[in-house]
Amino acid sequence: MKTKQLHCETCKTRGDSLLHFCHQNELENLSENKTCTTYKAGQVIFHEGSMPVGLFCVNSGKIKLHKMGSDGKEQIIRLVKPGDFIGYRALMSSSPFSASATALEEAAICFIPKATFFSILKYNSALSEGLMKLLCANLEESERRLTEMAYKPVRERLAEALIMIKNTYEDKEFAEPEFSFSITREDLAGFVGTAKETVIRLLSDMKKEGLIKADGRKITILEPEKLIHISKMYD
Amino acid sequence: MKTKQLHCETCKTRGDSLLHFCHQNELENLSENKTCTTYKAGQVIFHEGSMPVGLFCVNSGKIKLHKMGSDGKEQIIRLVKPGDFIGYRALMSSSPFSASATALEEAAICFIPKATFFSILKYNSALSEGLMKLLCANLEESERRLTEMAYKPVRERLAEALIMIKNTYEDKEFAEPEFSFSITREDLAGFVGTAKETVIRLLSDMKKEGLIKADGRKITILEPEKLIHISKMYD
DNA sequence: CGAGCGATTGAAAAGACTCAACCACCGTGG
DNA sequence: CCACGGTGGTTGAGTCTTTTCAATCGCTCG
Repeated sequence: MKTKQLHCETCKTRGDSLLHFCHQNELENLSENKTCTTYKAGQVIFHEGSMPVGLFCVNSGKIKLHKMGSDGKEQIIRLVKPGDFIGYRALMSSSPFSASATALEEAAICFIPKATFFSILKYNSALSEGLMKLLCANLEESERRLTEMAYKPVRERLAEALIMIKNTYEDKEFAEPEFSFSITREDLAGFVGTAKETVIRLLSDMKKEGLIKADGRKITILEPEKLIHISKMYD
Repeated sequence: MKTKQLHCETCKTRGDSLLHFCHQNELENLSENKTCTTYKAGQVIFHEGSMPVGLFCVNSGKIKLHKMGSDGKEQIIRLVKPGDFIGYRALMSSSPFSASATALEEAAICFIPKATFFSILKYNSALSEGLMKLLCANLEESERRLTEMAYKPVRERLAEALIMIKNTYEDKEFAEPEFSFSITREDLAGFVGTAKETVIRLLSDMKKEGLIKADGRKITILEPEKLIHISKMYD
């Protein structure tokens, strides 16, 4: 759904995003040419396999990037938060989206047409460098997860997933003593790369061990340090 | 071991590599500043965790990029062939190597110091764009493999690995009717993300089915189409 | 109220891993 | 020349993790 126009110049997520490499006039250019849309939970922003005609900047809401495995099971590639861009991989390589993007909750997202973005990128080498670094960071993380997927048991991957969710979505400025979030068991399984029943069983173990609280969809992380230890993240 | 200086201007792998974006004077600059080294099979080109001081261009030989899992098992991230660059991810993001590079057979590799490379990159936007696209392609592949690692059984992943090796190393100009290559069962297992015994058993199944020939280290692909079908690569 | 979705649990089965033993090959040094 | 050690390959047995299937439950929404 088309929504009221948001302004990059005053967007509070800009500090975290690629756009902090942009100058005032570039931001104005963006604001004039972009379109802002709100998506409801479950709505698809773009589909795996279709061609990009621009890229997206998330103003608010949580998004999942996910791929379909050949057996119909879904793998969540990355979780996305306000300030993040999505769709740049496909745009930069002029290839189809290799994953779909779906809103996990109501989200406001700005669409920047290809031409507008490239016209800025052409003269802004800091932005280009930032984009390159972003791709590098994505690649490093993806290769790390690839390795872990191969050798870590599900319990370790689940612990890591919980920590990754905390790192992604926790409010750094007003950090609560305990971090909570909502996610379906199915999505969590898709993120970890396992079956939803397995997630349920392992979560209930972790609950018994006092590592987390789980109340329906809402999961609270009680012992982040222990989860990090279980995940063997820094071995 | 330091070896005789190779010349980028006349390097036959250049057409396939990032360096086809470079002009004559840039190539001369590279040739003057790079150092060429030969590595024996098993020798390490760089180590996971150390800092890059430049990047590498493979002149000849096969290389593996591999990461250590937390339980000590090795995951092969990518197989590298002549003309390919390695080490650019770490260099571009000024972060430690996230994987090691090891020669699978005798290899000649040129080292380009950071300063030389960046001095060229700064004024060559085509090279910069090529590098960005390369990162995009790496990312897409890594995310695809991540998804497959999560859901595909080992037999499918093994079939896919064999096809990927063929696609990487087969000589396109003088393609033999049957493609053969040498790799240890251990490395193959590291590529697929499984135990070496499992690879052995599945290879011997595939041999019985007439999909491949296997004579010690040497594997010959007899039925690439059937392997592609087994791998469910294009589902 | 009934449909539907998500969560939960149990039981059975399958896939893959580990462990252990053994073999084959190769190069070395006595 | 041959015994030796090392590396890589092979095989079998047992085990364990994880998946799959099936049934049940609770909740929300039309």
